[in-house]
Amino acid sequence: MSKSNPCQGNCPIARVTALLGDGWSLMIIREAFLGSGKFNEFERRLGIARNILTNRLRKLVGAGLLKRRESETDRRVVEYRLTAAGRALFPVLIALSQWSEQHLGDCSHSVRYVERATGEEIRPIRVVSADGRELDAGELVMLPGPDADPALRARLNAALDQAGSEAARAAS
Amino acid sequence: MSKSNPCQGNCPIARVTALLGDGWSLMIIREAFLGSGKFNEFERRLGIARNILTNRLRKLVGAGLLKRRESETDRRVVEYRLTAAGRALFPVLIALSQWSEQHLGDCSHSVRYVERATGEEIRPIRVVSADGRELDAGELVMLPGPDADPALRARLNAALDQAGSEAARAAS
DNA sequence: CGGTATCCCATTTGATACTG
DNA sequence: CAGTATCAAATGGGATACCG
Repeated sequence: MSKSNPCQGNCPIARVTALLGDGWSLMIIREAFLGSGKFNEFERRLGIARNILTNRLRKLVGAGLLKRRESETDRRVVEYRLTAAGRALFPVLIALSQWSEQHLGDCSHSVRYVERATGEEIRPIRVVSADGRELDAGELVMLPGPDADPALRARLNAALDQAGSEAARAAS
Repeated sequence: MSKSNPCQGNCPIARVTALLGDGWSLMIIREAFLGSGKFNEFERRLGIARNILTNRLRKLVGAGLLKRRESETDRRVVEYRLTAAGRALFPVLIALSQWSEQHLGDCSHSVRYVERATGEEIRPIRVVSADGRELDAGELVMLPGPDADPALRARLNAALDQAGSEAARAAS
């Protein structure tokens, strides 16, 4: 990745990309959700090289997404378990998964997402407005926040204008 | 990334990771949401090398997330715009962004996500059960689908048992 | 079992110069 | 402006051997 990325520091997408955007980290998180916990489980099921796995597990533990725990009885037995922060990635995984299934074509994933207590299937992830109404991605927009710097503010406004004129063109 | 990944083929997370998990693609999508459209805009604002940018733009256009359009008047002017599939990544970006802000620490992002029509701030992204109730990640679980292969089924059941016994331990 | 160390090759990346 | 071409450097990845 880039070193001198001007937006790297303060953009949350950039941050999470730096942490999880390496092609393996997200897969490891997903594996943890699917029940893996041991080094060899991750290795076998992902087909990842051992040195890379070591590296990624360390990174994820360091970032607080996994916790490493060795058994007291047998110190050779180690388990990597999702922390609360790691489990909080569930909506991200669902959003990615649903987008993937809709736009990357059918795939026989065979995993259902259900509520533990009731066993009911969960609905597609939603982005809701303040009044709870479901929103389409097309209705959503990024706006400059109160402390946005002028340059970002100008860009967002320009993007908004452009989208607006496009919508007008489409309507006419 | 790995070549012989056993779950690579049919896991939606693996697919989307293969497409967007390279550290730049998601940043480019985000830039497009922020209003960038020209090659040089992406280059300057992301600080990405030109050849890498060329490569990624091609990949994203090929995957149908961006569309490339050259102006009729001046063929040197090219614009990359999000397609419907690209815009459909908005929930993913929001989920990532919200997770990042909550778990990767404070950052002065200064971008608000609002509903275009009303200007209202959108609420945190939600995963809802069939009856519309909001769910916490801890309540969610992956279960084998009807066509899951036996191995995956066994893993998911094991993960479920383990989570169950953990919950019981935590409750006692 | 859960790593670490090492070697080696393939791919990716970044920088820069060049082109239509 | 929007790329291509080229090259050096870094990183990633596979295989294997070794260790507590």
